[in-house]
Amino acid sequence: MGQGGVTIKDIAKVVGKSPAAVSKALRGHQDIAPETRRMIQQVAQEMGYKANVAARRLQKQRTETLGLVLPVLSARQADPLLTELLSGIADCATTHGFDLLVSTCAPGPQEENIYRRLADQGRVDGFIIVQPRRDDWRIDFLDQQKTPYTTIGNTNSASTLSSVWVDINSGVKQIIAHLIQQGRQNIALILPPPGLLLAEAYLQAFKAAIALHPKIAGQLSIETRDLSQKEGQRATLALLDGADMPDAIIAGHDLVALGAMAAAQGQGFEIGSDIAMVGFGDILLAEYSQPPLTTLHQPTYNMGQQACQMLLKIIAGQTLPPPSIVIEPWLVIRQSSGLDLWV
Amino acid sequence: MGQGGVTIKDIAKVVGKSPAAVSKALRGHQDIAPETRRMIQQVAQEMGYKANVAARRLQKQRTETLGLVLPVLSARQADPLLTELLSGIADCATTHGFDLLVSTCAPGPQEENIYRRLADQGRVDGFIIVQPRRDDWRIDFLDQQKTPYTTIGNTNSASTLSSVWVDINSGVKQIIAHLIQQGRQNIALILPPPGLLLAEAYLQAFKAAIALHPKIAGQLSIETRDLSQKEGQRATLALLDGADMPDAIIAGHDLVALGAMAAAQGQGFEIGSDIAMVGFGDILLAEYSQPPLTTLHQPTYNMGQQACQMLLKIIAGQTLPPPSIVIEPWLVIRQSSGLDLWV
DNA sequence: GCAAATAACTTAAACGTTTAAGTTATTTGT
DNA sequence: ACAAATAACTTAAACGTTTAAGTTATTTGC
Repeated sequence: MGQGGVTIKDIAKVVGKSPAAVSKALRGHQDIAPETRRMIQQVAQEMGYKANVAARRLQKQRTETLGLVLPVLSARQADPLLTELLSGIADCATTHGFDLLVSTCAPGPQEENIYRRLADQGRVDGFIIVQPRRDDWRIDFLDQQKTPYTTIGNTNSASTLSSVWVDINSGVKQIIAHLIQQGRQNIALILPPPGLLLAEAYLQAFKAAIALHPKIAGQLSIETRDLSQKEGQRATLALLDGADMPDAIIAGHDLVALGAMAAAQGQGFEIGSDIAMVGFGDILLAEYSQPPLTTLHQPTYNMGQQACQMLLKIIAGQTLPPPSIVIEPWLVIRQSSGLDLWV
Repeated sequence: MGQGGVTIKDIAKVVGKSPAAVSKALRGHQDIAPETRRMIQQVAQEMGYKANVAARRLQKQRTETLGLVLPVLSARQADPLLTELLSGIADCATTHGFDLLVSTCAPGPQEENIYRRLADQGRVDGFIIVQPRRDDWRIDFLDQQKTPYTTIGNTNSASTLSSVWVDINSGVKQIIAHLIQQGRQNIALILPPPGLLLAEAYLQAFKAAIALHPKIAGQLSIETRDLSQKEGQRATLALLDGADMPDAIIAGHDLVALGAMAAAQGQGFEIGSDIAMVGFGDILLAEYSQPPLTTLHQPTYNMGQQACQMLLKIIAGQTLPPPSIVIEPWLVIRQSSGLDLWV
């Protein structure tokens, strides 16, 4: 606390005007003579005036604060993509004078308390929802409370006013085209947990892309319980165990892919030659894995910014943003899918 | 917002008491008859009353909000330890009814605006400072503003009321003992950036630990510019290039160690036999690297919680917490330091 | 039986802004 | 020259709590 901060009244006394005049001058109202305004602003500056946000919020019935509840499964399981999103959102919020309230919570009943606390008690003006889920109660809840929100990731809810999501269809098409070009014949898919809508998008995109290439096998798919290396390992061991072993594996997340690589390597397979591996997200680690991971790049930081901007527009209630922004991902080809064979 | 929320006045009208009585009843003041209190609480519940936090904050001159500015160098460069800390802090804050305001900013002049904004304008009651630095202006600033704070990581400032930090001395001693036991003779150190106090602690601990073993060489040390894989790579290439090549490398962060492993492997060295590698932090990825990384484990989540608790105590102004909590790290031995040679 | 203490409230001010609705004094239009 | 318009303010209420300082009515102490 600035401790016993300077208030508008103090300034009013000093300049010999009413508090209302000071308030207006400080926010550049045209109701105040230019010279008066300048004078007041200067005095405020000299006195070290800082607006009390609690008072402003009470009066304006606006918090200028956004809420972000990060879906972390366990504290140690850190998703670099979420961190990058957080950066994008936080920076955008700061730029626009908004604060960002962050909580972490595993998906589940606990979550509801957090959302209620933030929404009901007027702690935030709106939310950014990440990793939209099938039958997402968060969306129903916020709809019902009439609390603005934006989602990062596609939703199937008609009520969602705005969202930012990557074109999974296009991405998977790029992956499949690349793998086929590398001579891969039997492509397997490690899906995100079925609770995430991303899983649906992935599976559909995969089926559609495979259907275009009749000679390619693509029946194998397996779900994970979360987006972790451990699950990537588990899924991969299951895939490699089967009768018709895939010669390429697409994972729904880079961390899953890293786990998958570790598992395959543990079984004595050479990644890139024996089996190709492709991830999703292009986290920084993908570049430093052994071998470096081929993956679908998404401009995560940017997506966070865009989602934040859309939410701010909804809150401001001015022009409604476009209902959704679709991001085109691009494939970053590295050794895990056999780049060195061609260089 | 709950939109046109129920206020204390509304409840007062319904129950036929004064707003003051309702306020007291809701917070369990003993100034109110037990039956009245119960009745008021029930009515409040039925009417769906939610306290307006802006009003409460204005009145109490307290925000019940903590500030955390994450030092991210670039958005893509995500430190899993910071994420884990965030979880610990956020969960602790939520448990105690506090909100957590998060910003991200690269260390530098920009940072000051953020701190000023949060502290001056009364957006937060206190801060958690991570990665304390040499001549840390953040600490000077908060001291001067009389804003409470807690640091995670040791500081050399006498004014710091409380901090949580790991005993680097003990940790490095454990590492050195282990490496010597593995027959390592020439141990090199990759230091965190010199701006971080952690770097000093590391270097001192290293010198002290090496001094105990006269036959062991430990003159090599090199600084990084940040805690990234890339810098680990760069530093390692420099170390391997020299005349007396080390047979063990200790890195100041697991990410740095992962980069170091990649670099050494790229030069054709076998990690664990040709050269031992040890990291710091025990991020989840350390377990999944090839080979798995020996590293110093610190209870990061817990440290976040403890720091948060201390800060809350300082803010509450009750009993002052102990000036600092020292955490004992422990060595997790994996293949990167040659575990398999002994199994 | 009467003063003093207590229980259970109420009143009113305060926290620091913002803003709708006045109030002057000056300028403009004719 | 006089009404109407405008510029530059001021007043006062409001946002929703909390709390110090009253105010009763009842209980306690002696």
